[in-house]
Amino acid sequence: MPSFSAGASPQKQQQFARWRQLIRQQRKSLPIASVEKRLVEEVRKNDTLIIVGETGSGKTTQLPQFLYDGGFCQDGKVIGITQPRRVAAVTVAKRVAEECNDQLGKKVGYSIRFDDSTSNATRIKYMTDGLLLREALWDPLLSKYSVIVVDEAHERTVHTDVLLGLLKKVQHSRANANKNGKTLPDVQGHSQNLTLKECQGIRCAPLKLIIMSASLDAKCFSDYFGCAKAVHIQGRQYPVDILYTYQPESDYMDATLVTIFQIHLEEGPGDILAFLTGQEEIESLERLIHERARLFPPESSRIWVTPVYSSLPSEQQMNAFKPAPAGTRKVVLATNIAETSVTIPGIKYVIDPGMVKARAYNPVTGMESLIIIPVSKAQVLQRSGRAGREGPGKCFRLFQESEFDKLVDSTVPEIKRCNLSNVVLQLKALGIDDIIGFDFIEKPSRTAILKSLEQLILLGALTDDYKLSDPVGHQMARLPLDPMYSKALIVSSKFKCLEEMLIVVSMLSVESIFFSVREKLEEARAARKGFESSEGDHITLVNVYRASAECLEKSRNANAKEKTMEKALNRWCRENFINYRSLRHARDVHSQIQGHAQQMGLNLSSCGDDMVLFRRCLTSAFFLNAAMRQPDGSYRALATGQSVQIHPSSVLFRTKPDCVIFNELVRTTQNYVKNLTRIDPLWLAELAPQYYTTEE
DNA sequence: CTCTCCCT
Repeated sequence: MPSFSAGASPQKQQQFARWRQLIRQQRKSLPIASVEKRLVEEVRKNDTLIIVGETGSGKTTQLPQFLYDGGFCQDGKVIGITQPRRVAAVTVAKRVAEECNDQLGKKVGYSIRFDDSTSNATRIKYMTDGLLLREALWDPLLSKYSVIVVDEAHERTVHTDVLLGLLKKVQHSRANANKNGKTLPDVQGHSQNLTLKECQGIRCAPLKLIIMSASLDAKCFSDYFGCAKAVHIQGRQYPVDILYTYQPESDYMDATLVTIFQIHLEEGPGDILAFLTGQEEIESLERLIHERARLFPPESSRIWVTPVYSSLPSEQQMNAFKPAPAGTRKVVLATNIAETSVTIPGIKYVIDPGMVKARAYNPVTGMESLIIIPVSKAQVLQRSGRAGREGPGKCFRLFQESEFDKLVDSTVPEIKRCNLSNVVLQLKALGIDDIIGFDFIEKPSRTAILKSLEQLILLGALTDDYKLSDPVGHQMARLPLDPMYSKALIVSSKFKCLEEMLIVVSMLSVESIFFSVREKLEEARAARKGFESSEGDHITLVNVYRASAECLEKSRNANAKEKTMEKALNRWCRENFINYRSLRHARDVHSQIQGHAQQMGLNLSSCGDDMVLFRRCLTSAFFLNAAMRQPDGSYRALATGQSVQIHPSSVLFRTKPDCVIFNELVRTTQNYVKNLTRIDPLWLAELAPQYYTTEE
């Protein structure tokens, strides 16, 4: 936002007035603007309201302002709006602050992990749904909020689903409290050590809930909230022509390749966005496009391929956002990151092969897998919508129209496809004891819940009668980590190697630290050699982290400014084939977790060069994930008896030690274990006698 | 001989 001093020149003042005028016009032209009065009225009348609004309706930016103007922030109460993604929370908050002609962090602010722009004056607060869940641990009644808006609820992330269940409960607690009229003078002051259950009966204004969804099916939300009223707001999208194939396509990669060139040769100008399932498909299609493009005469118009997937370093992702040079058509090859997380400008043509790589979870074995499956109808609509953001577009679906009807309506909610240990631990910490009876919008399987309860008992977070243990369970619930990593920190304090373990769990908590594309595989491998430890991946990660810290230290000693230091780190990462974004993230996690560890009074000491001690500590923390080598060179996971292989990304891939502990067991092309350290099998019975006996 | 996507 441009800022102007009191003595701004008349010309600047005029510019500013024009800018304000433009913002007012834009706001007034949004589809939602015409129903402001009605919306505020509905919120006043109904405790829970479902708003179905298509993209471009303006609901995310406008509704909170309507509610603010409608008096929902009296008595210093806050309107909270949750988003599934960090970028959304930040960009929307910035936009709304601009529309309010106010500095970000005053009336309008955002709060996401590692980045909080709110102040006491903040009344409209955008945040991630995961962060609001964390806030509930400290303030179970969410007492500072008068309204909570859950945006993008149709995406049905785990966080959204758990939040909906929690909000429903909070709403009841606050309503009942008012009826009973029991009063505590200072709710916030008292609630810190209370659980949701204990908060019942404490006076607090009723909580207004608004669920916003882009899916046409509002019924499931309405049913869940006791036949809550649903209203529909029109969106603003350009028309998109949908084309299907006449025949089934057996090879969607080949079909995508053919379609790209068909568009390139026969259609007017405009960029192409093709949805593929993963890095490997994207890399190989990029090669195929270049090969085929070489067959065209040099004077024909060119193709510029830009890949986009999550683990691609940001600088390379940015290519997709740059305009193509004159006479060139940009072809963006993306994973489902381009469905929701990033909006690429200039797209007129979308190619949708109708497949996606998705996570699946088998609660019986506890095994996660990545499988390629057909997309849902909702995903197909979302993808084609990407062609109509800036003008009319075309979407080429690489399947027959009859196949569309066979697709499932919407993607299976994530809560039914993942390990629930963290969810269960959070709910327990909120005082919700009966997890199986908890009113989820969609219940995870009983087996999945039992499996996570069992795991939490083995980790010592729950007692044998399923109560949160004291202090370990409480400590674990407050740490923003996978429960097994939280346990590892607590254990390491006793082993006197918390310093090393802080690094390990930070590095394990982020996306892959190492980055390589197929063409530079050998270079990347050579770079990693310098960090490798023959003990395994954990100590290798510690080496990477310490080397990066050394690089920062060096530029700090040269009196470099913050920005220069980051630049040096970025360069160091490029030279060493380290993903800068992941490392940056790991450093943020590290400093946050270190703070928690200190608050918990954990003993911050280092094991120095005693790697045996550290490996014993890793064994003690990750004993549930141990595997023994079999005569045929494969491994057997001891907890489940599954046959697994060492993932090729591990430094132990060639070494094949007798016995390892690992952090991840994933099925892709095979059953793989990732992030390993070699251990002595005798340590298992010694350090985890509750789980292993010494018979063997 | 390999890693959809988010989040505390």
